[in-house]
Amino acid sequence: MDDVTEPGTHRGPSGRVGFLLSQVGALASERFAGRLTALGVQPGDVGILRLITVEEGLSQQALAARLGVGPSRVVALIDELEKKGLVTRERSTKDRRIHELRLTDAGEGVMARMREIGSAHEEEVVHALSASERRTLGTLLAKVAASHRLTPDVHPGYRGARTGPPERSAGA
Amino acid sequence: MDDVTEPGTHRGPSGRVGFLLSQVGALASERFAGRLTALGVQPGDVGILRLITVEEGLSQQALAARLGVGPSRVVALIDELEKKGLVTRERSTKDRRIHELRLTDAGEGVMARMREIGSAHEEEVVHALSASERRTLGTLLAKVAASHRLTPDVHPGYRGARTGPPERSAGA
DNA sequence: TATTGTTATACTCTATAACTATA
DNA sequence: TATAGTTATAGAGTATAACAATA
Repeated sequence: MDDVTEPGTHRGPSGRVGFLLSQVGALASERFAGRLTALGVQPGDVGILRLITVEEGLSQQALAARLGVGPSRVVALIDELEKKGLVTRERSTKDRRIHELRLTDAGEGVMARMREIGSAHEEEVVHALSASERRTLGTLLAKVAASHRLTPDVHPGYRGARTGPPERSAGA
Repeated sequence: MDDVTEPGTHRGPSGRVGFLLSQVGALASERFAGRLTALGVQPGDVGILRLITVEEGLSQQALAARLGVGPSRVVALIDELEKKGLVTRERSTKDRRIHELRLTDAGEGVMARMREIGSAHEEEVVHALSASERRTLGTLLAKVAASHRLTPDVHPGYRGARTGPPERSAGA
């Protein structure tokens, strides 16, 4: 989320749903990012690790295409994850230009712990809601997500809308 | 919100609410930012203009404190808004060190059009929901927001959690 | 000649620290 | 001397373009 500051006195629960979504969504993202630091990874790394999990042995070019970034960016990204011991680069025997990317055991471990973190995060964010309210919220959000063609796994991020800094709204 | 990539196959509407919130929240933010470009302002500018509206004549130092950024940052921010003709700097007659910030007529106009944009944005985001569903969603989100002490007007942004780039999840 | 990964370069955004003018 | 605003400097992050190895 490039997060966005939307003005809005939410005058009753009917209006201002857009602002609330943005506001609460930002909170959820922020808290999740906070939990990730315990694993030593950044939000964006999650997507990278997951892509490597799903498409084991993919090339850096392929990863760059999936991420929508340039190949040189992937070099730095993988450098970092490799230094942390989470992924490996391996020369392909079929095409020696290619580096095949794979998760190490440590990388798999991070992915596993990430799932646990997800559960704890879930509980933290919606702790104020009853089980039935959570179901309702999930259903409505899924409906909104589907209407905008958001796929279940992929986070939109800001691509395309990034013209300025993420956020500089009031802090008090 | 710096948006965050959370993994998650949402297996039924009960789990994955955290991810959905982050995902849909990011979408709402992104779309809102897109609409703002028509006004020639950036997401963060909204908070600045609103602060100047509420506290007319405030100093740049005061604004910096509210935004949680350094004074030098405010210089650049106001430079831009002044160049666009939305705000003015005026030497205080009481303390000539201070620049009092005020909105121009054009600035007021932008704020007004921002409210219209907010309505259109609202309609776009939740167009898939019925009026009653929108109310329910609003109620639940307000409950979650309140449980985390989110104030009705202020967008959290990422302050504090910003350790890395905003987002680099998969794009397909 | 085209493609993969890398390195080099430049540009943007931001924070910190000097500087000036007022107090 | 302390404070408001400004400017200067340096750092991080990212994108584009040049480069070496391989096809």
